[in-house]
Amino acid sequence: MMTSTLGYALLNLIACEPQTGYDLSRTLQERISFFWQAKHSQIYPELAKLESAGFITHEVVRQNDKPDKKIYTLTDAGLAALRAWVVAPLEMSPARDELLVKTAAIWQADPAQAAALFRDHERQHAEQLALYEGIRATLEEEWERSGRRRDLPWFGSYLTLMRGISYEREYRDWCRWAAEMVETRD
Amino acid sequence: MMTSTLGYALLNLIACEPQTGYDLSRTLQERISFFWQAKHSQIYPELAKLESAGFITHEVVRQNDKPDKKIYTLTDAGLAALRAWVVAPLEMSPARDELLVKTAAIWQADPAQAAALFRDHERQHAEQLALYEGIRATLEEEWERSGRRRDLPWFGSYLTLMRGISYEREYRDWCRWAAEMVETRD
DNA sequence: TATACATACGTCAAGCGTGACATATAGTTG
DNA sequence: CAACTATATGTCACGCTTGACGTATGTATA
Repeated sequence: MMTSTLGYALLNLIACEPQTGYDLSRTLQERISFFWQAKHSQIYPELAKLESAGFITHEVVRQNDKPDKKIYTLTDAGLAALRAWVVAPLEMSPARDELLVKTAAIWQADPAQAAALFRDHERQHAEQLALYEGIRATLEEEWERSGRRRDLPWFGSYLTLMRGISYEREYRDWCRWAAEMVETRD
Repeated sequence: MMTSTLGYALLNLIACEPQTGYDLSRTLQERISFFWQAKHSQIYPELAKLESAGFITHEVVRQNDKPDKKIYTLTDAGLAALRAWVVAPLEMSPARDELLVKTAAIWQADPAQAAALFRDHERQHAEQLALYEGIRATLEEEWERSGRRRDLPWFGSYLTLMRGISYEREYRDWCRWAAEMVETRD
């Protein structure tokens, strides 16, 4: 009966636009999916749960050139559940990051190898940042066109994207600093 | 046979100082434990795994005023495993954060309630930041006293702490901005 | 004396998440 | 014709993580 975070993530995506499990799985596997990810093997069972909870319904659509598909839509109960969850108070979720576990143990490493590790992640986060910056222009255009309304899906996407940009920039800068720290000789 | 991230985190803590499962569980539950957490129910079995893999050994110490305890120490194999893992290349670990899932759905929320949510998290992250800033002074003193050496545990702690500070500052600022975005009327 | 707390160690069930496996349709490429 | 790719939906085993439960010692508090 209890709906998971993934469940609510799916409800929101379906609220944005009715779609199939396949569509959802592509969205939640792309690097564009900023702060939650899932494989199709988790999504299909979750959709079944949401449906049996009465939060979504589906309609089978036959296609000529491709296999049949199930398009899911929110029910009134699903929309109500989403709206209640979205503003419910929440504790800070503690961050988990393997690179930072390695960093804690970096005093055991050869300096050159340690620097290479941080440089590699500096590059990875710079690439992710560039990707996000690319989306930003498109999203801001759409924002203007929709009259800057805050009750449309783009608004949530925009706030989330800006956090992604801010997060990646901060991470990249720290990696650069960390690389310098291990490289520098006194 | 495969050692998990938690396993390596434990190896590093034991490399810093031989200690008991109870000690480790307190470290990994405190908010000071920046980027990985674990309960004792996960730590005790993991220590058993590490021991059967030959990475650690323990010595039972009897205490008069408290129950007996097992003090774990790294073996040569454990140290070698830790050193190999620490510099092994690693993919960016995708971030997971429930607040950002809510943010994606924030277009469904009442603006005042949404603002309260962001203000609340702005406060939570500001508090965490203040906590980290407090530790910073102590750690930097110890750094000076140890001659700024990069082959001692404090170095890993220092790099990790600085990332914690940077992360919390960035998060706090974004929360403030998000609150302003939902509060502002055009 | 009873209760609570800190220390210290452990197990177990249930949920979450990943990777592998499985099936089927239809188009593209060698 | 065979192999591969994209679409589309699902299951299953395994490992990670949490919360609850369980045991025991010794001290402090009511």
